[in-house]
Amino acid sequence: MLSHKAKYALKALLFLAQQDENHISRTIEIAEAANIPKKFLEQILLDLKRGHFVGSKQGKFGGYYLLKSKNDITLADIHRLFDGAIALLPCASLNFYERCSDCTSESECLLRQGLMTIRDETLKAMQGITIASLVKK
Amino acid sequence: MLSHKAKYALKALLFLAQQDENHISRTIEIAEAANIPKKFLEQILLDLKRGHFVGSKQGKFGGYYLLKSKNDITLADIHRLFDGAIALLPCASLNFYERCSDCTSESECLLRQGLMTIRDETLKAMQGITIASLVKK
DNA sequence: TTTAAACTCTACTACTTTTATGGAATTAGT
DNA sequence: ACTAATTCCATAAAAGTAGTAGAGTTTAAA
Repeated sequence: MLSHKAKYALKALLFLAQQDENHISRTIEIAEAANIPKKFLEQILLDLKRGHFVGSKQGKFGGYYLLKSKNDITLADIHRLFDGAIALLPCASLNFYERCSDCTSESECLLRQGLMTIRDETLKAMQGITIASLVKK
Repeated sequence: MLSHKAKYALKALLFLAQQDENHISRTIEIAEAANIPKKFLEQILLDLKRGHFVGSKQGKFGGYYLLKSKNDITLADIHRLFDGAIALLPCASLNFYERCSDCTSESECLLRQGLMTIRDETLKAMQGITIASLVKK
């Protein structure tokens, strides 16, 4: 399941993607339109900024705007930024690989191989869903 | 990501699946073989019992055994039992449907449709992985 | 240079989930 | 009946998540 942060991030990105080119949206606008607690959204937008998905303009008349193209932001990206690994266990993850502490022999693990298969399929599906593809509907 | 409970449950089921027919395994045996904290495993086995995946015999010389066939226990089943919905949001879930509290109109939600696609693909992949298929490797 | 409007950062609280523990109930054998 | 071995159950401790609060920084305009 997605965390609230990831869900809110997606909703915020969808909102930004629907604005005119070069338009800057204030946090409060996004929060109200997408029904997200404003102070919580502030943190999320900062995370998105640090992830280089959105840009910001500070000060009066400041706000946020999409930095990457709608087509280049995928569900997989947002999942990784807020919820981490897409694989079901860290030992089966590409970007967040970590050895299981309870694992005695990774090569003999009966689980790992199956979970890598799942990861590949899930990842492919998630990379197919972009902000642009979601807006189009 | 899977919770530790789900991971341990899978490891315990794999252990049970590798025992002789009619063999009863004590918690401590499973815990040591699969490197799982024993007291934690007790809870997990109870959950598996309540889910009718394993059966138990109480008292001295008691223990656990597989109740369902190896072929009828899928990754999807275990995920649902311990970690709940397979969908990324409750509003896109088949078995754990719940309306998002921040949702103003589910039918107009741009996210939901995409997440249902992901759910279908993930579910299909997870249902293809059974305890039997994992043991075979 | 002052003010207002906005983003940025840090810390805190409440809540939920995860993990761990202690003890009660059950069973088999003597 | 007693004892030892084992499952079963309720609750406590720890960790993570969701959301809040407030002060600090930046910018534009008057």
